[in-house]
This record gives sequence, structure tokens and C-alpha cells, in this order.
Amino acid sequence: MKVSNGVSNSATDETRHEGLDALLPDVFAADCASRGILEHVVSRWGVLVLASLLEGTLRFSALRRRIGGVSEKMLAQTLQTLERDGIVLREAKPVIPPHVEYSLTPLGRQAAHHVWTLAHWAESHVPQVESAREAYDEKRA
Amino acid sequence: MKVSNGVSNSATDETRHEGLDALLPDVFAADCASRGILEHVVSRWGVLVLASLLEGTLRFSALRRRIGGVSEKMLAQTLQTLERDGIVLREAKPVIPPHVEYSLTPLGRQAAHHVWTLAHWAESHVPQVESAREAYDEKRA
DNA sequence: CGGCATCCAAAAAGATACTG
DNA sequence: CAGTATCTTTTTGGATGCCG
Repeated sequence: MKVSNGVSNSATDETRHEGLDALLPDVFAADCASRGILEHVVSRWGVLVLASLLEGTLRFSALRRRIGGVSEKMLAQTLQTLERDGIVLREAKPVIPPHVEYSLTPLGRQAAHHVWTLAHWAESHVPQVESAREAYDEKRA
Repeated sequence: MKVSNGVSNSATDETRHEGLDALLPDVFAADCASRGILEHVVSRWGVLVLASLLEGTLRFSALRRRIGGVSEKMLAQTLQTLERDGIVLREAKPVIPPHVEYSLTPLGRQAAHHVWTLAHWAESHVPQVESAREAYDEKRA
């Protein structure tokens, strides 16, 4: 991809990440495709869809019940985006009434694992963040 | 409000991807505070701010140059949110012209590490995702 | 330089109704 | 059941101007 654009990405760059590849498509570049992928998986509902499907295959309505507050529209949209990116697998059985199952592709399982780690981190640091917020708010009251 | 205090929270278990029905402060619950934290951290610019600051302390303008496409307004907004959450540390030197440095708190370094992992994953899977998209688009053309 | 306030355009999200 | 279509509301983001 774009390793040759304006934003210094070459080897003579300042301190890069120790040990991590410095020669990839760059999320910092505004036009890099990795930004788009990242956006999809960490989107508001994308995170929760991936975390849900990590538990196993789910139907549309089950997914909707699992994820508190998601609208039918946003769930459908999120699933389509992730399906297109090869992260979620959609299997529709041609019966009436419709029966559609969603699961993770191998690629999706990788993403979901990372996303889950993040979600879990957030869950376990709620108290710390809340006390930080109190301190912050008090300091400017 | 939140079930964050007192309830089964201190389970810092990393590998429980199955059968997690009603066990912890739950990102799946619409009203759980962890959702908010997660949103801040994985927000469009939040991800990139954290990844940038992982490389070291940066000034406002340096951050802006580092992150392609971010506007002044959104950068300021993102930094404030993360500062309030105790993730980013802001240090303003009372000189003219102003000199403000941003860095990560210990808490922020944790978040940034997870976020970086995700960003790196996205970067390294651009080709796979792009070919998945082609296949998807072709199948419905 | 590092903001903040304001205004405006655009995109995302929600509610609702309808369909195969 | 699993969506789509349409409409409205909300949120987001960019541009601009001002200020310490």
C-alpha cells in the first residue's frame, strides 16, 4: 500500500515501535484501507457483534436480544459490513419462515479475540475510570 | 445505572469465551458504563491518539501532524475525553506561546497496548479483507 | 500555540411500516 | 423470521473566527 506518501514512514523515522513492523500499511495515514477495517470492527455495534459471535453461532433475533439497545436496522447494517469484510459468515436456510445463522470466519475469530480483550479490559476498569472522572470534574468545579 | 461496584467484577479472567451469561459488568447491557469507556477508547480518533502516544509524549501540533486527517476540533475533543477518563495525561506549561504535552497514564498504556494490537492486526490483514470484499461484490453483481 | 465558541453540512442512528 | 424502505432525529465533523 502507501508506504511512499508524505507521512514519514521510512526507515530513518524517529523512534518507531520497538520490535513491531514499521513497514506496513499505516493506520495513521488518512487514506489507508486499514483505517476502514479498523473502523468496522471497533464500530459501536461491531465490537458487540464480534464478542457475541465468539460464543458461537447465533441467529439474527438471538443476536439482537444478546446486544442490548441495538436496533434492527443497525444490526443488519453492521452484519452486512462485517460479512463483506470476510469477518462474519452468513448462512441463510431457504425455508419459511427464514432461518439465518451468523458465525465468525477464521479471520473474524482473530479480530473478535482482540476485540474481546479490549471489551474485557473496559469492563474490568470501570471503577478506575469512574474515579478518574470524578477527580477531573471536581478539579474544574 | 451501573452494576460496576460490588458485583462479580474482579474476575480478571482472560479466557472465558463461552457461557458468559450473567456474570460481570457487561458490555452487552445497554446501560453499562463499560460501553462508554470502550466507545471512547476505540473511537475514530481515540484509537489513533492512543497508538501515537504509545511512541512517547507529544505536543498538540505534533499529534495533529502524526494523525492524518484529524481536525483541530476533533483532536481537542478526543484528548479531553481521554484525559477525563484518566487515560491521557495533559501537562500545560504556563508560557507564551502555550506549550502543552500529552502522554499516557499507566491506565492509558494498558488501553493503548490493546488498541495497538488491534490496529496492527488491521494493518496486516488489509489484503485478506480486500479480496473478501471483491468476492462479496462480485457475487452480487 | 493551543485551544474554545459558533455555525453549518453530512453522516449515523432510531422509529415505524412494510415484505418475502 | 429476517430483513428492506422511508422518514425523522441525533450525532459527528469540518470551517471559521476569536482569545490567552
